[in-house]
Amino acid sequence: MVKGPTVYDVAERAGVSIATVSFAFSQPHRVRESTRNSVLDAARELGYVPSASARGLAKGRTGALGLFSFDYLNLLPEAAGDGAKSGSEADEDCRLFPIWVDEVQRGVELECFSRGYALMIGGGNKASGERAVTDIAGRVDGLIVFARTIPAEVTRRISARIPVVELSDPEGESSLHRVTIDNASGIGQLMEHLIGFHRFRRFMFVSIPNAENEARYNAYSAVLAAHGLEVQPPLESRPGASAVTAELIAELQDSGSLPDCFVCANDEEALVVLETLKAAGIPAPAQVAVTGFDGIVAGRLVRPSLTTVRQPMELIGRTAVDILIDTLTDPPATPSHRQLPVSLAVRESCGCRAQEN
Amino acid sequence: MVKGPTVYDVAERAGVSIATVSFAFSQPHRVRESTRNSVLDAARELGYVPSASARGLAKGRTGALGLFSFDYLNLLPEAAGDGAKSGSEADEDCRLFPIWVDEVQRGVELECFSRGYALMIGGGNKASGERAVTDIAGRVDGLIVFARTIPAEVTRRISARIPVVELSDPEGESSLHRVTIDNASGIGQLMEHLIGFHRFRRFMFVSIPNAENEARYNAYSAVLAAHGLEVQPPLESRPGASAVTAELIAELQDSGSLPDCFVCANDEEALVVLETLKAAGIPAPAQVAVTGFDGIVAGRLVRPSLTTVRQPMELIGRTAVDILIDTLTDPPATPSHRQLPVSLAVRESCGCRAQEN
DNA sequence: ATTCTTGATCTATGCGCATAAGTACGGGGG
DNA sequence: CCCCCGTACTTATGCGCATAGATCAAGAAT
Repeated sequence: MVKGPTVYDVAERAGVSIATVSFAFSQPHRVRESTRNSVLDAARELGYVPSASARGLAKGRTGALGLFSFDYLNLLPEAAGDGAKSGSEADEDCRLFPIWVDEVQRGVELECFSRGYALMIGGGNKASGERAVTDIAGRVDGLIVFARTIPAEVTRRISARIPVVELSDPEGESSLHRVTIDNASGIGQLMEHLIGFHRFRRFMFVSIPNAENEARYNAYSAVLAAHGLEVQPPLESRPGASAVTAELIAELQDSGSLPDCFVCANDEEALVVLETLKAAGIPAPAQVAVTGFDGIVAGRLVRPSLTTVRQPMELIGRTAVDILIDTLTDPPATPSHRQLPVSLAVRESCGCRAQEN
Repeated sequence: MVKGPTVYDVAERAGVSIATVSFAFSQPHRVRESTRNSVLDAARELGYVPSASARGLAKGRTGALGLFSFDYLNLLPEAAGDGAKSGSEADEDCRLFPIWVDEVQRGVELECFSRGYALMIGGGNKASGERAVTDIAGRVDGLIVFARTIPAEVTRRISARIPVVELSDPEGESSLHRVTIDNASGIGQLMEHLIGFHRFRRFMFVSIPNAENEARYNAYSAVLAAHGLEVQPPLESRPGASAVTAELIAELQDSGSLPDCFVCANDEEALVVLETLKAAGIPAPAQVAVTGFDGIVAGRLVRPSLTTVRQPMELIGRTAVDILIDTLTDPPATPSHRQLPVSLAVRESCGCRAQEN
């Protein structure tokens, strides 16, 4: 706390110049072994800890990558979902299961560490505004952001300075690097199972509107059209407002127009639908099947377990880091876009017996 | 990527000096509004992103806190545990449930963000050595480390430069700030329940040896002694080697000396014991009860659900951050040590019916 | 009218490190 | 014996920002 020792102190103690101290650490081969040892000894004795700020300033690189997460506090209410909390222990406000963001973050962490980069994590919310983002951006050599969490104008500005990877937005800003998943293929596999194996004919898509979900809806529509099946507009649920979903489903039931299967744009919505159906006394999957998309952990623990399309979440994080490091090493002419494959996870909620888990 | 604009560029464009640019951002009141606006406009037009390295160097503070986690890769095999993976989906190597470290980290993240600090996360393993730690240490204003993950000599050195909080080591280096939990009270509550309510008499403590577990064992011994019950040396399980535990338990069974209850030093061990008992055909808790310590998520999802002592994990993380920020604001004369309370979570594995979950 | 005050801005400097360019030295080849 | 060259260091400089202290203008006070 009392102002740590610097290269100057170490140099003086070792009886060499600061350049030699610097070399001793960063380019050992340029210093005779005896000299290097005396420098390292001096450093140890003094408790020298190099300043990353100074190093970053001098080198123009920080050696750290950044991940900008939106403030959990704001996401919690919707993210935790009904199924993720257990009643009496809900007081400890931890997430029972990792959600999408957590698993991706984990991939980012693992890849950063194994590649020798530090990871700077920033959080923000609507209030903290873009300050929070640029703050992180100013600290790192490359930044990973989740789609739709910060204004395009801001990411564009940042990407003029450091490489930015946007995660999972099929229609993202084209100046950014992107990691996306193959929504079309995932929906294709899923629908193939539902139509081909289960012989479902009447479907209802459930989603809140955003680019990702829209891509899924479009793929869904295309498959239905190809099979000559009727395409209805999506049932628009609202995040955190399961009551709305409940009402919509009640209407469907009253009018006798329940589908064979609810195809939900993501697992969280699917869990809400399952919950709602249970509450309404509609047996799932016996009367109505339900599917999700993402592959969050909660989906495999709920009963009936959720048939879904699984994203390689950890890989998404790892890939983002890989793109950044590649870019830093050897800047590509054009932003990279890596689309990762997804896989169908057939579980119970489509009407199949549990095959796994 | 092409070398971002600096204060000099902004100053030139706005027709002011760099000092004014700096003031416009950091001390708005010192700059006339019209000037400030023209500076901010210029900054926006140029896509100016302040360099945290330069700022950190100039101010002597980085505005970031650090958390040093050991490389997950090395912890995974033991940490994930048998119960945390589901067979056929084990290929995706994510953690099904957050473990202790995750929940603490989450607390650290939340507190950092809400207090306006960025969080630098570092990872390392035995191989990367102390370089990884000092690397992080050089980047931040304060550091949080998990007990027993890095050599005391290193933390001591670092703590000469920035405040360091060590998490949960009852016998930690006294020059460091510490956040610990009340092991004695937790064990006390637990044993009170087991002895007073369940009337168990013959106990067996299960643990791998470390300071934390020893503190728990000591508390356990004290309670038994106070009740005039026999105290046996702990059953030493080995991390990751559930076969060893199985063997030890088999021996106990053969010799007819199974206890009324296995008191495990932590939840992970308790899960292994439960698993082992199940495999051996010994009904738990009917014949032998089992308890854990920590309160990890997996413990409440397993059947029988695990009776345990719950640590306030998120709070531990938050408290560590709080200590650091306090210390930075107003350095205390002596390292702070905050001991947090724990609470008994009575579930099924002690023989009680499910009261919750 | 002159001096003091206050606010707004600028000039100059240093933070701690990396590194280009320079210096000193010693040995081998001519 | 001199020159060249490689090795092992050192000197000098700049990275981008914050900030103390200087400057300057425009009232306010005398």
